[in-house]
Amino acid sequence: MRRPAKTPPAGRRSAKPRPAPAAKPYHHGDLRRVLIEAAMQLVGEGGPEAVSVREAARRAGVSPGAPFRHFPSRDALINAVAEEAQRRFRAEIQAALADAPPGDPLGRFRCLGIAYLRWAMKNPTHFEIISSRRFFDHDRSAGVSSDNAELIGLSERTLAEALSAGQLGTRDLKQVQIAGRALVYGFARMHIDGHLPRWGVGEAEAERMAADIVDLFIAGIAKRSAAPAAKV
Amino acid sequence: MRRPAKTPPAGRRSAKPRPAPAAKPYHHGDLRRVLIEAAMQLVGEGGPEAVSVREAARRAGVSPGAPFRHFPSRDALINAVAEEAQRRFRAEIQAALADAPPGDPLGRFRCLGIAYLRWAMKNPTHFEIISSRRFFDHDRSAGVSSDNAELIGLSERTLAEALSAGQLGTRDLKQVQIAGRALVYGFARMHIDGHLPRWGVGEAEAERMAADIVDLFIAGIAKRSAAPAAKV
DNA sequence: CAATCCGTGTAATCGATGCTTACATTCACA
DNA sequence: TGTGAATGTAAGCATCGATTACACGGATTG
Repeated sequence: MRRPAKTPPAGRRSAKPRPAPAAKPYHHGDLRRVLIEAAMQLVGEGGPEAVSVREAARRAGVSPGAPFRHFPSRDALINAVAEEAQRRFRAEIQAALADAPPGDPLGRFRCLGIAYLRWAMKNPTHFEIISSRRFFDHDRSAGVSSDNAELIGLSERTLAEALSAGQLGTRDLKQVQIAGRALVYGFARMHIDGHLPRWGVGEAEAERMAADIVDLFIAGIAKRSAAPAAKV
Repeated sequence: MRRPAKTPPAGRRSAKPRPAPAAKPYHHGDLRRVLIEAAMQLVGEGGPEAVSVREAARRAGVSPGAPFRHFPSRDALINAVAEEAQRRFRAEIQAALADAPPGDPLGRFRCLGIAYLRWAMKNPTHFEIISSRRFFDHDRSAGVSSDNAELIGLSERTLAEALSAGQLGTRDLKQVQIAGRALVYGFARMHIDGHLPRWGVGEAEAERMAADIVDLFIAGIAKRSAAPAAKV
């Protein structure tokens, strides 16, 4: 395990120490932050399991043992990466929903799905790290857990509004909720796991297909007689 | 990485050598088979990344280098496990479809989804190994690839029959195809990745919920006026 | 029947990793 | 100004995957 890395003694000194930009100071300055960034970069390059404490230390220009002053274990480092990723994910979803039209709850629910898929497909490795519990335990991280709960709540509220507005053709919100989540999570993972080409969906069409299946789902749960959710 | 294992010199000799059941023979007899079985067991215990060549060798009662006579790399061993898992998966899906009523293609499509989820939830770690391409490359394994293609074809044909029979409310089979796959794949992964509790679905209700969301999806794509797919 | 060949297993070794411990350095506060 | 806590270094342990040289022995031949 753990790839060789190919970047042993390259670019260190990336402007962190406040005092003098001269010879390498004994103390790094903001090692924790830099380690997280290096680890996020590693995740982006080779997925969660490509994260190695030594490599992160190497990229930070620091000895192999140094990271353990900031993270008790490799898992803790990965956890920090996950928290950062989850924070960005939640921020983007919420921003997208803020842009959605206030009326038409079902249309907002749709926007939620689209925004979810857009971020997941644009940040596949980071999406994976916050999804697959193999790399860290959601419930052990207050940050990730609460961010996630917030997104779940957002989805639940939006769907409840759609029901109140008479836009749904079913009353079992929990089923719709889970099915919707399974749909977007499944498509995101199909993209990440490289299944889409096997289903005849090329990289170029992926985003379009993502929107299409969300629309298909929305149409499936919408009240038949009601006006269809606006396609934004 | 790689867990300690805790089973160093325990039960070796598990009845493989043909000649004499006496003292351990120099040659194992059927090491390749036993290694795959040990690796499958490891996958079942701790997921794909819990597979270690040394541990498999240990369980087979053989030296750490021996497995490399049969598998050029750890990945090749995992690949063999994946092929075996995919074979079983395909067999079970096909068996389930064979039991489904011949008429009512949409009902058969539903059975496909149910059988898919049943196997995935019963064999989470093996499902993961054949799904997530992080552990091996589908397209590099003829066995896995062809088994998978067969399942995709099965799904496509069934859905096309449903369209011919006038059971569908849409004509874009590809969208329905992908959405259906995303739905079941997503739910299976939610189960594997431990998301369901966060969505208020306990272990006991998981199988029921799986069936419910498949039904919800089927209802969503079915022709409105048509008779609903039989709930088997 | 005997000699040899080659598939298969062993032993030793390499470099990578996560993690720990003992020591060194420097920052910040009294 | 001094001193303690924070933070980095050096060295070392265990595990792992993978390679290499060697040992065994069943099967094929002459």
